[in-house]
Amino acid sequence: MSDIEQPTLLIIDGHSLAFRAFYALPVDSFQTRDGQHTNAIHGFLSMLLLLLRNEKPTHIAVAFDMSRHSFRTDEYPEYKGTRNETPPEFSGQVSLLKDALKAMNIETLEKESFEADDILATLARQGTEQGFRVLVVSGDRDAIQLVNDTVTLLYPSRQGVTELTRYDRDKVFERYGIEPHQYPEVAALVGETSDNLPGIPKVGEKTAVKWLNQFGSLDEILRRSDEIGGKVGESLREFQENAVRNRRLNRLLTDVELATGPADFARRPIDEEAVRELFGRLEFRTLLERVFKLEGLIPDGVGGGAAGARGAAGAGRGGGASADGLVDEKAAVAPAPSTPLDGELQAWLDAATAAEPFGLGLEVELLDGKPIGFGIASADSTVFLPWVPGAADYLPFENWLASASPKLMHGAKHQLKAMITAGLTIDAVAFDTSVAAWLLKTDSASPALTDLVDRYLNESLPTPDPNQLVPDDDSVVGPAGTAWYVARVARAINEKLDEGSRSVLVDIEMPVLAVLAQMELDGVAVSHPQLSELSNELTTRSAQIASDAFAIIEREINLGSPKQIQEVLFDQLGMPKTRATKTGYSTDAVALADLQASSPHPFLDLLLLHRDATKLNQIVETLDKSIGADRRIHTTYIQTGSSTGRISSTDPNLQNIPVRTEEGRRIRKAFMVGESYETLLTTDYSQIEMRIMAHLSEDEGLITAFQSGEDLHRFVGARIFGVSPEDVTPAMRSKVKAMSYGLAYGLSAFGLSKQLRIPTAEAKQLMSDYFERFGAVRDYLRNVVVQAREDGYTETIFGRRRLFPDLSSPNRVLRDNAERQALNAPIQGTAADILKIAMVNISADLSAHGLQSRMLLQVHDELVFDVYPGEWDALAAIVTARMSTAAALKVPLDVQLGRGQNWNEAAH
DNA sequence: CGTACCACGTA
DNA sequence: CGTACGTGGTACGT
Repeated sequence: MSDIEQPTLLIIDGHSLAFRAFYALPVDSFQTRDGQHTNAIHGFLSMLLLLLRNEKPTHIAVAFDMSRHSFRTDEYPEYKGTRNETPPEFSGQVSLLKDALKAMNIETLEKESFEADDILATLARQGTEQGFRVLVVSGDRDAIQLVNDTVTLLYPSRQGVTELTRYDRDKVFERYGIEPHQYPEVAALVGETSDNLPGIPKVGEKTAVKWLNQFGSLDEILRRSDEIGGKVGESLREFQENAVRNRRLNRLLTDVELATGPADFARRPIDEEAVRELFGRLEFRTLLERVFKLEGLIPDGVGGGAAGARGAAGAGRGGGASADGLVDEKAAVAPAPSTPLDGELQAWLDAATAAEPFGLGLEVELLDGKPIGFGIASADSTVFLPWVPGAADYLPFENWLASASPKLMHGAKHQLKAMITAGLTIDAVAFDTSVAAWLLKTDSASPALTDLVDRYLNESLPTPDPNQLVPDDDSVVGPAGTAWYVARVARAINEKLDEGSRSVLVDIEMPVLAVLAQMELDGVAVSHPQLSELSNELTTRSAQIASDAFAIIEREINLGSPKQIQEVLFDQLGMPKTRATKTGYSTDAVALADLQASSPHPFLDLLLLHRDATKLNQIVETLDKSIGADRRIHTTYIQTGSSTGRISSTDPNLQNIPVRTEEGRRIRKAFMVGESYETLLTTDYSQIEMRIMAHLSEDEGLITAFQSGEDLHRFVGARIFGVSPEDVTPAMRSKVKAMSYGLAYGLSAFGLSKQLRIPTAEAKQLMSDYFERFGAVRDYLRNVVVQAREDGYTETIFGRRRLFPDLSSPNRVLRDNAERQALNAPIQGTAADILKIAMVNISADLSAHGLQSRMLLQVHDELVFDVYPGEWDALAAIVTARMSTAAALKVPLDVQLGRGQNWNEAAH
C-alpha cells in the first residue's frame, strides 16, 4: 500500500467479459418477467463491483468492439471467421450493459474498425505515460502482451468470470516461460483456433517457448529456421507465412485515436435515479443493493467478510437473512461474535471450556496459506479474532490452542497447516466433521460444511446470494459462525457414529491428520536438474520415435489419440479387431501386444515406445512443475478420498511414481535426501494384504507359511503343485503369485486365465487346487460377502466400516461389483489402518525422543523419511518397532528397511 | 468450457 | 469377468 498516492486506471474489454459471463451463468436463471435475458449483464456487473471494491480504481473505462469488421478482417477476411453466430440470448444484452455503465457514470469507448483490445492497448500506453498503475481486464489472451511493470492483466479463469487471475510480469513468466511482450510471437507460432488463425502445424506452446528462448525472437527463428531439424523444422519452413501473418494480426495497436483519454475517466458518483430505474427494470435487486453499499448510500450489513462477521449477526435474527432480504425463519442463528482480548478473552475461554468442546473455525488466505482470522464457538456464544501475528493480547487464545482442550473443526488439516505456518502450536484437534462424515459414508467425497448442516442439522448454512456471481466472502457467517455450526454438526455426527467408527476417528484419523499436515508442510526434496535432463531426453526420444512411426505408416497422426490410432491399425493396416471399448476398439498396451503376436508390425512397437516415453515425460514434467521455491515438492494428502480407508495423494500424486522399469526408476532417483539431512530411510510392509488375509481367514496353511519365514509364493506353490519348495519353478511361482493377489480382489477363474494367458480350465483347476489346500481362505471370502449383505457394511479389524447397499441389488453387474469390493474392503482397509497407526506411533516417538528426522511420504504400505545426521539407528529402531507392532495379527508383520541418498537407492 | 473416455502410473 | 486411487490427453458436447 506504499503506492497509495498512485492513481489506478482500470480498463475493461466489455465485449469479451460480457461474453464470458454469458457462458458462465445459466441463461434460464437470469430472465426478467418480460423475457429479457440478463445473465451477461449480471455477471459483468457483479465482476465490476468486485473490482471496484477490491482494486479501488481512481479511473475507469470500458471498451467495446463496434462490429465484427475491423482492419484485421480487411487484411485477412477469414479472421475470426470460424466464430459462430452470436447466440440470440446474448444479443441485446450489450446495449443494456452500456446503459447500466452509463447510469453508473462509467465511460465506455468504441471505435469503428478497431477492436476493443486495441483501445485497451492504447489506453494502457497512455495510462502508463501519465503515471497510472494500469489494470487491464480482458478475456483475450492477446492482452498478455500489454503486461509490464506498471500494467497488470486480470484474466478470467476457467469458471468464466468468477475468478480473475492476476498476470503481472512474474506471473506471465511463471506461466509461459517468456516475457509478456514475447507472448504474441508464441501465439503466432502456435496459432489461434478461435480466431481462425492457423499456426505452424506440430508446434505447440512448449516448442514455441523453447525456440523463443533459444533464438530470442520470431524473426530470428524464421531467419534461422534451417537450423531446426526433424518434421517440426520442415513444418516451420513450409508454414512460416502463417506465423508472419498471425504476428501481424495479433499485434495490438497502441496509437488508436481516441476522443477521450485516461484523465477523462476519473470515477464519478453514480446517477442514483438512473441506476435505480434500470436495475429495477432488469430485476437486479441484489446488485442494486451492492452498488448502493459500495457507493456508501446504504450501510454495509450482512456478509461483509471478516469485519462483517463481527457486526453482522449483531442484528439478532439478521444472521439468517439472505442478501435478498428473505429471512429463513427455521434457521438457527449463530450468536453474534465478540472480540475480547487479554483477561476478557481468558475469562470467556474459562467460562465456556467448562461446558462443551469448542468449535474452531479459521479463515485461511489462499495465496500464502496464512490465517486471516479465527472463530471460536461455545454452545451459546462466539468469538472472532482477526489474526495479528505476535499480538500479545492473544496469549490466552494461543495457550488454549496449544492446550489439551478439545477443538472441533471442519477440514482441519488445511487449517492446521495455516496455524503451523503462522508459528502457532495446536493440540487436541478432537473432531473433524469432514473426516467424521466421510467415515459414515466412505463412498462419497467428503461433503462441504453446508451439506453437513443440511444433512445433520436439517438447517441451511447462510450462504452468499447464489445470484451473486462473485461472493463477497467464502461464507456469510465468517469464522465465528462457521465454528458455531461446526460444533453443532460435530455433536450431531458424533451421535451417529457407532463405537468402531468413533474409535477409528479418535484413535486413528484425528492423530494421523496432524501427521499428514506436517508431512505436507515438510515436502520432499526433488532435483530439478535431474528431472529437466530426463525430460529433455524423453522429449527428443519421443520426437524421434514419432517420426519413425510416421515414416512407416506414411502419414502423420496424433499418436496420443486412440481414435486416430484405431484408424491406422484397423482401417489402414487392416489388423484384426481387438477388445471392444465403449467408443471403438482398444489400443491399450495389452491389446497392442496381442496384435504384435498375431500380426506383427513395426508400427506397434514404435507406438508402445512412444507411449512409454510420453507418459514418463508427462510425469517428469508434472513433478518438475510442482517443485517449490524451497526445492521440495509438497503434495496434498486426501484423507477422505478413498472408500476403503486409504489415503490418496494429489497435486502432485506422489503415490504413483514409476518404479517397475529402469527408466521409471530414474524419476525416483530425483527424489533426494533433504538439505542438512544425512540420508533417506524407506520402509515398507512385505505382503501386508496377504498377511491380513491369513489373519482374517485363520487359514492354518497360510499362517504356517508366514510363520515359517519361507518365501510365500514358493511355499504356496509347493503345496498346490505337490512338490517340495525348492522344486517350485519360476513359472509355477508367478502363477501362484498372481492368484494369491487376485484372490483378495475377487478374481475369477476367467480373469485368472486371461491374465496368465492359460486356458480357463487350467485356471479353474489352479483355483480349486488352491482352495483345497487353503480352504479357510475360500470360507472367509465367502463369509465376508454373506456377512456384509446381512449387515449392509464390512468392517476392518479396527472397526472401520464401508457401506454396501448394492449387495442386494437386483442388477447383476452392480451386485457382482459390490461383492468384489466387499471382499477386498476389509483387507485393503485393515492394511490402511495398520500403516496409519504405525505413522501416528512413529510420529509420537520422534517427538518424545526429540529426534529431528521427519516422515515425508506415505505410499500405502511404504513410508519415506529424511534422516537427521546421527539418527539412523534410533529412527530405524523406532520404525521397525512401531510398524511391526501396529497390529497384533496371527502372523508376524514383516518390515523392510532401506537406506540411500535418493528414493531409488533407498529402495530395497 | 466442461465432461466422458481412454490410457497408464502406483499399492 | 481383479481392488483402490490421480493425471493428462483427446474428443465431443454444452
